[in-house]
Amino acid sequence: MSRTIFVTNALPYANGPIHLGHLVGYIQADIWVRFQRMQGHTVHYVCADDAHGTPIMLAAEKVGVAPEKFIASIQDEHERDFKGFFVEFDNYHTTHSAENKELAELFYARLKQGGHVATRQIEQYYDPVKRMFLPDRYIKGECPKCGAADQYGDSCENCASTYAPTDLKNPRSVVSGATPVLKPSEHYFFRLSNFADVLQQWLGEAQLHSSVRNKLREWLDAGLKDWDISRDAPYFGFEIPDAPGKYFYVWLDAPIGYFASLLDYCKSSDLDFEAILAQSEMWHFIGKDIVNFHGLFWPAMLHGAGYRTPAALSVNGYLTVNGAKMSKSRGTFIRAETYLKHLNPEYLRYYYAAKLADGPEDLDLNLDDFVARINSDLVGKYVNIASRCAGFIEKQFDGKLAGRLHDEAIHRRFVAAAADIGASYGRRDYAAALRAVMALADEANVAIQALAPWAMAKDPARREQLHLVCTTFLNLFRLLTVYLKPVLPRLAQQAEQFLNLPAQGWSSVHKPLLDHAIRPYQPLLTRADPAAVKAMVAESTEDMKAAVPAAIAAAPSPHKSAGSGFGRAEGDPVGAGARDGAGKPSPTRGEGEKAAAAAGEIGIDDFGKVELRIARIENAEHVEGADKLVKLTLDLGALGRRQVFAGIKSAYAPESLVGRLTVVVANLAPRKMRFGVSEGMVLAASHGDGKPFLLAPDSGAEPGMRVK
RNA sequence: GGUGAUGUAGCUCAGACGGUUAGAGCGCGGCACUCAUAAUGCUGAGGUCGGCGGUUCGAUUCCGCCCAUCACCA
Repeated sequence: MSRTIFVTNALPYANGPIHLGHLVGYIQADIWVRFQRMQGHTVHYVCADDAHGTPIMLAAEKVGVAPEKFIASIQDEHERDFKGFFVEFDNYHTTHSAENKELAELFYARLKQGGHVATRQIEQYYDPVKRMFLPDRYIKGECPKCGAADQYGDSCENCASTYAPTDLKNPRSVVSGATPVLKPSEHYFFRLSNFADVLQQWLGEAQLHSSVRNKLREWLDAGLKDWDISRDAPYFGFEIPDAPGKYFYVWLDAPIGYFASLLDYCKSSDLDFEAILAQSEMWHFIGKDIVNFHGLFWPAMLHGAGYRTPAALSVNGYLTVNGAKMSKSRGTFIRAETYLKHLNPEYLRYYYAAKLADGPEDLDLNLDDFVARINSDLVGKYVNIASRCAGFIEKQFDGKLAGRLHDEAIHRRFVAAAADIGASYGRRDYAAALRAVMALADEANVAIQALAPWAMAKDPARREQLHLVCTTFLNLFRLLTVYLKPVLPRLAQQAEQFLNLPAQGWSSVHKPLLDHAIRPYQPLLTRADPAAVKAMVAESTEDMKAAVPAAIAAAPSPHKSAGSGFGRAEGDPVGAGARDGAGKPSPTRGEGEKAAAAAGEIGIDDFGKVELRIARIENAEHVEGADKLVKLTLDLGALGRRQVFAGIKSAYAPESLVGRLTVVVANLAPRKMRFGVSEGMVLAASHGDGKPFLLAPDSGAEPGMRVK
């Protein structure tokens, strides 16, 4: 039975660039959408920028542009980045749109009419200088429990206690530095408790991971409080009808943005908006940080406004890189844009998919494992099957497949696997799906090995058999291509081209390709290069350095870096600062430094950019064909091993170098040389044209130590 | 602080409703092969299943406590 599914991804907050953490959820949803379409289902897949709220208002102001202009440029970047990773929405919109305004007002009107909106006077901190009310995280002070300085208004990073901003000692405004004063204001509240029964029922019906359901139930059982949905001017958002100076809180109109994007899409595609909402299953792909909004507020709002509630929430965890939170100083806070400069987007899609199951667990991007996995699974196993057989078909059989298979049973088994693999994709257990696909790829390679087509090729009597065997394995390759297609859309398309096939669907697999002309084989995928990964990390690290001055100026630093989708609303004023520095030329330097630069001197900061480390020469060998070079394998302690080419052959025999300590420039960009990649530079003294003298530290120094 | 999740070979992960020798891929050692983008195959080594207690004939699997990591507390 054909389904109609309305799929959304969490809306990225329009105050900063897309990074690899965001991409977990987008790639996850995109794979699911592609899979469902391959099954013949109808999917409407939309997203939008989340463009409202205090952080955006202030960020735009800081850059000196109107917020409308600010969010437009960010949206362009977001759309570009998603396309770069083949995340293909049917529509990408913004919450700051006519459609969203119309829908937000409609929701509000219906909720109000239903008696679900209340007003109440509350007292809040107000910045008397900036003349605005302050969200919790724009107030800092000393923690009321442990006394730690410089803590946000909602919780303490030192003792992890939570409190109200009014509990802070010596509070000050992050915006102006002024001491905030308490000021009353009338706020609008959504009476969430009216929906306790609705939510209980929804919890029982919706498709949710058990841990998500438990969490929601826990919140529900604890009792529902009214939700504050208004903010006072100045605020970048939609003004509440008949309430001058009052605006919808960003989190009210953000999920409505799903509808707005769909509406915008329907207008341009001649689709019936209300019909889709009434008939389709609604699936939200979100990060685990926003479960509360999608599992409590949003279903209640939907019900109160007369719409169907979501059929499912698919919740993903955070991304860690090399086992730790993404870190700018370690170069693991990697933007989508930076990644794309160095690596193939399908590598990342595959790696994420290989580690994604349906639960909200964190996913670790281990960069060494990443390279190994891609090269082994995709290049060594999958693509290799085509590569091993294509040459024979092309050269000996004029590019035409045989009229039958040498072994129909193996083909049947590969076809039969479609059911299980499909079921795994369907329940978003991509890790299981890809394990199954790779087990088949292994099986194919074993079978090729056993049959040894290269031996057949040498025996004219076995020519016919060679033809059948290669035909069989190219058919198996084609099946695997279909199974990998949701994850690797471009690679699959290239494989379809090679096999001379139209776009394959899930049901394409049943009939084998026989008496079929294929095209000449061209390498479908190249190996992931560890040097490219290093270069990407290096560039991400540099980004951070450039960003530091602006980030400091912008006050609060990122608190949650690896979340996916939606901003922290009133949360971190993140992004703005980092973005300024990273995306644009470095700020002008101080006068003193300029003068020094003119005299050929450098400041301590400039010297600090050079990362000198102690290295132990583990191995040294002659380089075939090089006059001056010696190839060194260096041990940098905790920093691992490096391969470095050093021009010291004239003074040192390789074997005399093994075991000694020296000094290496550890953060020199990797450089490709004729003989391989050099990942650093060892230091030596010389008169330019004379023999070099390698530097050595005093005894006691250990590999990895910083030199400064 | 409370709650929850996670912790299985060097790495990334499966799995076990408690029960014979705990699995895979990668990495590493050996061997084979040479069709393939040095890609493949066979084989070997490698784990007291985070720690301590308890229940049980028997626990890595259940219970309690502890440790570590991560998250949530709207």
